[in-house]
Amino acid sequence: MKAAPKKRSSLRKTFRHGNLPKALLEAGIELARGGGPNAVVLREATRRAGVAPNAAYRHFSSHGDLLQAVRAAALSSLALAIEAEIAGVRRRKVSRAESARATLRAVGTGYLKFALTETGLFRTAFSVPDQVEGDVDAAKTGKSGLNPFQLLGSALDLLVDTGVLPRERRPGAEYLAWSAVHGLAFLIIEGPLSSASDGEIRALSDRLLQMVEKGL
Amino acid sequence: MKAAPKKRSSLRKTFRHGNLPKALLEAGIELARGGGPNAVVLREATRRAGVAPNAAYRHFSSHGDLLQAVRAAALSSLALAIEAEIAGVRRRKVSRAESARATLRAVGTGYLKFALTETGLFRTAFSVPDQVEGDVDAAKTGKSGLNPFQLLGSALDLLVDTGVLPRERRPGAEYLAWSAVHGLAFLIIEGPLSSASDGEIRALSDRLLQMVEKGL
DNA sequence: TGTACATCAGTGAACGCGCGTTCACTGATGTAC
DNA sequence: TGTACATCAGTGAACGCGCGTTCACTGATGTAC
Repeated sequence: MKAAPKKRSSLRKTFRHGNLPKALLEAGIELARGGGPNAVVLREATRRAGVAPNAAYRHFSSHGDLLQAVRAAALSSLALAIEAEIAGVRRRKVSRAESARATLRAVGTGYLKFALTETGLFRTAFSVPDQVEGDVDAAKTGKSGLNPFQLLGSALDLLVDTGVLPRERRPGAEYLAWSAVHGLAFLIIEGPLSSASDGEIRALSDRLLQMVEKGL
Repeated sequence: MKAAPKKRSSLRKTFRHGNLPKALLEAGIELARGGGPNAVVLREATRRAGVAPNAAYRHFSSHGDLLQAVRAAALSSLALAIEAEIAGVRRRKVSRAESARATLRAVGTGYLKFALTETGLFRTAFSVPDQVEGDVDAAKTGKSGLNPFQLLGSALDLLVDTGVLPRERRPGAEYLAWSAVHGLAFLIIEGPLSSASDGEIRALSDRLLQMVEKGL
C-alpha cells in the first residue's frame, strides 16, 4: 500500500511555492501569537507553509534569523496598535496641552491593550535585547515610520512643546514612562495580576498613567 | 580498554548521596543563576550532583517540580536582598516620615540591585505566573518571613502610618510601585537600556523612585 | 550482640521525541541565441 | 518561434543532539527480634 499523496503537492500547483518567505514569516507570527517566542519553531513554520523543513534555509539563514523577523513584525504590530490609539485622541478637540497629555496616555493605553490582547506577540517583541532607540529598521515601525519607542518619544516631545513637561525633565523621560507601563503589562501577563478582573486592570492602568503624568 | 572509573563513585563514599534533594536544588539554582529559567535542566542538575538522571525522581516528581523549587528559592533570595537594603535604612536616625520614605526607596533599590546582579535568578523568579499576594510558601520569603511582594506592602503600610501616603491611596499601591520598578529592571536587563552605563542606570533609578513617590 | 529482613535511594539501560541543520538531488522557470 | 541552458527554489533522507521520563534492578542502611 502506497503512502497517501502528500497534501502539500495537491495544494500547491507549481513546484515553486509562490511566496515562501512571506508564508514562513506569517506562520512564525502565528506561532508567536499563540505561544510566545519559544513557540516560534522553524520546522513547524515550514509545516504550516506546506514545505519541507530545509526549504526555510533558502530564505532565512537560521532559526534565529526567522525569529528576529518575527520579532520585528511584532514590534511593528505594537507600533500600529499605539498609532491607532493616538488617532482616537486627535479627533477630539481640546486645548493643545490637554491634547498632548491625552496623546501620552494613548501611547500607554495602546501599549497595554496590545500587551493584553496580543500577549504572545508582545512577549516575543521583548524576548531578546534590542537597541530600539536609534533603530531605523522599517520592519519594526507602524504607519508613521516610527517604532514604539519613537512614538513614545514624540508624545513626550509634544508635552514639552505645549509647556506641560519642563524641558529639563525631557531627557530620559521615555525610560521612566516606559518602565511603568511595561512593568504593569508584565504583572498582568505573567505576574500576580494575571487573575485580576478587567475592571481592576482598567482602574490600575488609569492610576498608573496618572502616576506617570504627575511624577514625570 | 575499560572505561575510566566514574568520578561519581570515587567522590561519593557511600551508595547514598548524603543530601541529594539539597544538592539538586542548589545545582538548579546555579543553573538558573547562569542562564535563567531555560537553563534549569534536570539532567544537568543530576550531572552536577554526581548522580544518574533518574535519581532526581526520588525527590522531585518532574522537571517542572524542580523548576518551581528553584523559583521559590529565587524569590527568597530577592526577599533577602530587599531586606538587606531596608536594614541599611533603619540604622540612620531621621524623622519617622522620612524613614518610611527611605524604606520604600530601599525596597525599590534592593529590587533593582538584585535584578542587575542576579539577572538569571531574577528572570527565573518571574518566568511563570505566580500568585504571590496571599502566598504563604515559606520557601519564597526572606528572614522576616515575608516574600518580596509583602515587603513592598509593609513599606507602603509604613508610609500610611506616618501620614505620608493618604490612606485612600493605599489599596493597590503596591502594583503601581512594583510596575515601575519591575519595568525598569526589565528595560535594563533585556530591553533598550541593556547597554546603558552604571551611572545612567543609577540616575534613572533615582528618578524613577522619585516619580513613584511623587505620583503614588 | 548478632542475624534476618524490609526499606528505599540510588543505578544502568533504554525509550521516543522533536529539534535545527546538512547533503546531494530535481525539476520548473526565465533567458540567450 | 524554437531550443539549449543556467539558475535556484524546492525535495527527500539523514545526522546528531539532548532532553524528560520509565523500567527493572541493586545494595547500603536501619530496625525487629
